[in-house]
Amino acid sequence: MDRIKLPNTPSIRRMPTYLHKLIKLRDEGEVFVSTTLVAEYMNLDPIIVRKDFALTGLPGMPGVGYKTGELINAIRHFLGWDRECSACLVGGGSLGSALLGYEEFTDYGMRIVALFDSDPDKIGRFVHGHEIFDVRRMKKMVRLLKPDFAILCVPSSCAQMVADELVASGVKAFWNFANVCLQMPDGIVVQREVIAGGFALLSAKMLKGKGAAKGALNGVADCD
Amino acid sequence: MDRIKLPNTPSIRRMPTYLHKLIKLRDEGEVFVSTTLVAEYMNLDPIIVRKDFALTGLPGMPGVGYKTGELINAIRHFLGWDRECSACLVGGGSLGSALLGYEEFTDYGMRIVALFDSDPDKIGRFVHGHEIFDVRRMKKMVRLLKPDFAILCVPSSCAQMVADELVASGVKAFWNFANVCLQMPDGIVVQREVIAGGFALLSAKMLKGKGAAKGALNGVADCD
DNA sequence: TAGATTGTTAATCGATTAACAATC
DNA sequence: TAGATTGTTAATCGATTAACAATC
Repeated sequence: MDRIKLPNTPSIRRMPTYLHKLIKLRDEGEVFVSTTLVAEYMNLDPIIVRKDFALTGLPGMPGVGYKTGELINAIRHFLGWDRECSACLVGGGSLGSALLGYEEFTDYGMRIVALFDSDPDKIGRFVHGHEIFDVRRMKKMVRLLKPDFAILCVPSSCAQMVADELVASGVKAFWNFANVCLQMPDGIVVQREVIAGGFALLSAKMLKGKGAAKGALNGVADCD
Repeated sequence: MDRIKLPNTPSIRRMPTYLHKLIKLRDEGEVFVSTTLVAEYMNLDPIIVRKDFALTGLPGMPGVGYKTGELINAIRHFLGWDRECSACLVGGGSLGSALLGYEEFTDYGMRIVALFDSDPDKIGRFVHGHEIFDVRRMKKMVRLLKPDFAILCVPSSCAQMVADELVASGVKAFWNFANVCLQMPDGIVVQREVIAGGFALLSAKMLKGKGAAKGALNGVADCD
């Protein structure tokens, strides 16, 4: 019931984008990188980037920037992505497949160690090199494999049930893509992805855009 | 280059979750709903929910709550989801399929009017009832269909190119799932989804969890 | 009336932004 | 030295939280 809150949430959300861009820059031979450059790419104020980089504890070089390679490592360490971490994925539908095909996760130290589904047509098939196991084998396999967390890509109607089963099997953290808020005991970590949340923001931006166009006639820059 | 910022971003992000839960409650016959109930479900402070509901302009009834149906409509209106809105989707891979299969979007007034891909194996096939068209027909079709926005589910390496083409065809807004920050002219709305951002938060929560466990021995509830 | 809930106003907290000295 | 950038400290802004009167 305790609502522990995580500090620097916006900064943490930005980290993977920094990381991805930095890796690309490093691969292109950039030994140094400045917050100016990164900020321009992400359309952020440079000081935001500087503060975010400061969170990793890595000092930069005034007048020059940061050593690209060191910064990459610092961000990885900050996120705990410098250690291997294992996950099991429940739900082999298109969203599950998309996540399995997302190659960046390997860079982030995440390894999917088991994939489950309840659909007899899917069981035994392979998705991106991962065999789909019968969800009825989940409890036993999870107890054995002890994944660090579980990814839920199941229909919302059975997400709670699946999560309960996984908790009973020792899973302590969830990345939940189902459209429900899981009711979990204390100490269980849940990160829920609300795909429609992004659409809501897009819609609000579009509404605001239309409003601004009207407002512009009156010289009003912002509306809301 | 103007960095217009959207107010109430966190509230807007929560709206679809409220909406989904409220629709469920209404379908179960709940005529009234209180912020207490919704807050408990989402593990939020009730006052957060109250403030969010207030944004829609709908008054509640002290001692009772809100009329479920009216609240649903108010949220829909607040987000602009009470009007039909059309989109084209580029990229018929597993992520694109997942989005096409996401039934809630229909409730939100969003209609996908065209689906494009460059893969000859995919062109002509159907995904969730939508035919995949050759991306080479995109420009002409988009000019004709005039979708309100485009959804990008293409590899990051070609996202910028596809977006540029769409802008040239009159598209004014993007929901970008590719792992790049699009460089767009002023007046173009972009909402980027960073799937790894959620994973970063999950990782940070797990790290904090471990830290707290250690800290707990010293009676320290929070760490960092 | 008692209990529950809304709505409003003020207080707190944390993230963003500004300013500027220090450094390469 | 001049230009660019970092790092730090303070100011601002906005979201969350607290307190409580008003209402059903």
